[in-house]
Amino acid sequence: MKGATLKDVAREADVSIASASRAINGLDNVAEEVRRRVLEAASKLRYVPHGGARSLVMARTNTVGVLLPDIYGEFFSEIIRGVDVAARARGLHLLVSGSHGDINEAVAAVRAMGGRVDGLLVMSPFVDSQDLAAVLPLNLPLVTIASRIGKVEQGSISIDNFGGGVKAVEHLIDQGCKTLAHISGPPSNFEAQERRRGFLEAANTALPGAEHRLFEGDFTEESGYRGAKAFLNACAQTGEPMPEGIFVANDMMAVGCLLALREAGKAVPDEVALVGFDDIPIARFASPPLSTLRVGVFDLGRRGLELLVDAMERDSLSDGEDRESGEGIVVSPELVFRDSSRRRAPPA
Amino acid sequence: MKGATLKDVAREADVSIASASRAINGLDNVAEEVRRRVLEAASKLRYVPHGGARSLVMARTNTVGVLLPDIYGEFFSEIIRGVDVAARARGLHLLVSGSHGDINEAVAAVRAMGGRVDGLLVMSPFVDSQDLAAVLPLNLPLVTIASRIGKVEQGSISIDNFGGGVKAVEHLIDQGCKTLAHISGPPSNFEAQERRRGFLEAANTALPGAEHRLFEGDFTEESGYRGAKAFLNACAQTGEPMPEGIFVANDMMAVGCLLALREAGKAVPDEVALVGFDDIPIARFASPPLSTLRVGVFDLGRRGLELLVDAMERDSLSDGEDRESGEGIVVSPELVFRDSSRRRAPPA
DNA sequence: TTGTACGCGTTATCAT
DNA sequence: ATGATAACGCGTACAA
Repeated sequence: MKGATLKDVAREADVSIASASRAINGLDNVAEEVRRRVLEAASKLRYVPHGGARSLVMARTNTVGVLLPDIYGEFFSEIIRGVDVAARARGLHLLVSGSHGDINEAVAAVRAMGGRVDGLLVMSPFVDSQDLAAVLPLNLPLVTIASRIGKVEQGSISIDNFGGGVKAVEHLIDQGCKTLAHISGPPSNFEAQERRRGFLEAANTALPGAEHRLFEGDFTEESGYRGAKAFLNACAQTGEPMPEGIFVANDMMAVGCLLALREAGKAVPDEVALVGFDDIPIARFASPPLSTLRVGVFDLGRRGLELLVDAMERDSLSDGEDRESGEGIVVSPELVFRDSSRRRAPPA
Repeated sequence: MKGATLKDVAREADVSIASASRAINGLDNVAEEVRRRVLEAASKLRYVPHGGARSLVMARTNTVGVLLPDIYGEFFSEIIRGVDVAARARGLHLLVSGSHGDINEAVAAVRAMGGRVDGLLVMSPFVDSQDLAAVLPLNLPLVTIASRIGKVEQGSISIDNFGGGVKAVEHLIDQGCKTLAHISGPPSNFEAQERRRGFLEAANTALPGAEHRLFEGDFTEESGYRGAKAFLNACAQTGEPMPEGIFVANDMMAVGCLLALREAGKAVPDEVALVGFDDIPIARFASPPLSTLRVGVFDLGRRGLELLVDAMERDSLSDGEDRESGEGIVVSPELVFRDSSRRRAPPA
């Protein structure tokens, strides 16, 4: 019932374990006749090498660990795709795990990966993820994606969230919006905080002295819906008009926002213009199609893995020396101009 | 530079390797003082146990391998979510890999998982995936999702694709469609073939003697777009009217179809009614929202993993006996009635 | 309670 | 070309 081992194969082929190993690994110092017998025995016994044992003696796993908040959904799925494509090109396998936003789970996942991976690709966009750094095995090459986990990483790739927030505001102003609002992500997420900071700075610059309504969401469609409702209700009570432009911190929330606005009979973009963030696939199918800040999520994953591979090679070369902490790439989101913010009467 | 080992920890704490091991694994036969020193040394050295070595001696990895055609996209992503949720509830980790529709890659992935996982969850929806069975290590518990890979599996969960095709047709007929067409998935995918078979049987039954137009797509949005174009062009040439109802073999293609129809100025659903398959998240955001056959993709993953866990427990209990091949669950798709097929004048 | 020693499956070194 | 044999890092029976 236990799997066949190399020893079983060797016995079946009537050779030594050493020869069996050589034959199976395709070394050239083995007689053709022996190789034939070994391969035959191996397939007869359905032999599959034990990866654990192999990586033990070779000190190499050909596997990289990927730790994300979640391993599904449009956003993370796209990151994984980027990582997958790049990993495949290099013959690397993937051990992915989700932390579900819980530091303890993240720690558990990292420990479970110990000895099973040659490098770690981590995304932990939480303000308090410094704690993660404390438990990370410092001997493993580590690259972070959109995270702040201290100075332990050998490379990082992150998003200019602040700049994205600024761009969103500038675009809404361009489209003639005179009043602005923002639906933000959770306070525990530092990416969300950066977008909010960008919004506030740009909004205060463009519209000095004005008040900007804020709503705190949590990146879910439902919270976007609630956010729009909140603005709607506030306006109904105070009699103030709706904000002409809303910057929503991610596309999922923007979709919820769209739903609430439609229910309330508000015209988008003419009464209220909307800009999201991320450019997930759903954005172009929304009605109206959603203007958003494209992050190039696929590239985030792809380049993250490439950075990691660099770090891994550096690591195996410079044996024992202090490693320099690698480069930190920052990608700027790019505005995708669709109908949700295309106003009829932009200023001359 | 190499990671700290248990030996290092033991030396640092000035105890034997055995005591260090016991302390770290939380056994009770260890003095408090010793435990304290060991734990301190471990965290000082950033010790992380070597998973490979551990699984070698314990003959257990607490990890299950998941092999999917791809590990991203709305459909597979949702399967992974189901698997992830169920695995987490049982303290299992996931080693996921994508075969990219290539048998050789699937084989490579399975071999790479050898000795690293306690069980295998495989989805290989290709007509020729019997070949996969030949290389699968027969000692590992194996559960298949929507696959036909022979009789090696200890359990399987699959979709009643034929029945789904029938339901789609019946629904379109219900809505008063007098002519039908089908955009199918790739011929190499047996799920696609089953849906096509269901379509043909039901269509021939409901509309005896009628011709049904067919287009062969490949499950991508783009091929759905091409399919609609093909029907449009054919009608323009022959002067025949468009089919009143189209059953599209998956939602991604249906979305492409919708795009082409809109470009051509065809009204959906009144001129052409559409039914998709899968109910991916995007379906409800399409305009008009897409009628589709919901498969419960999340449950596919969740129940798949539960089946696998059962097989694994069975496996570790009945040591050496011939295992009975486990149950095969078949789930029936359920019609989700949205606007893309809601016609104004259904028959009395 | 603690330490010694063996074995897990594999590769690599060294004789032969 | 081939075969013993020593690692690799860890858990655990056994002895103390």
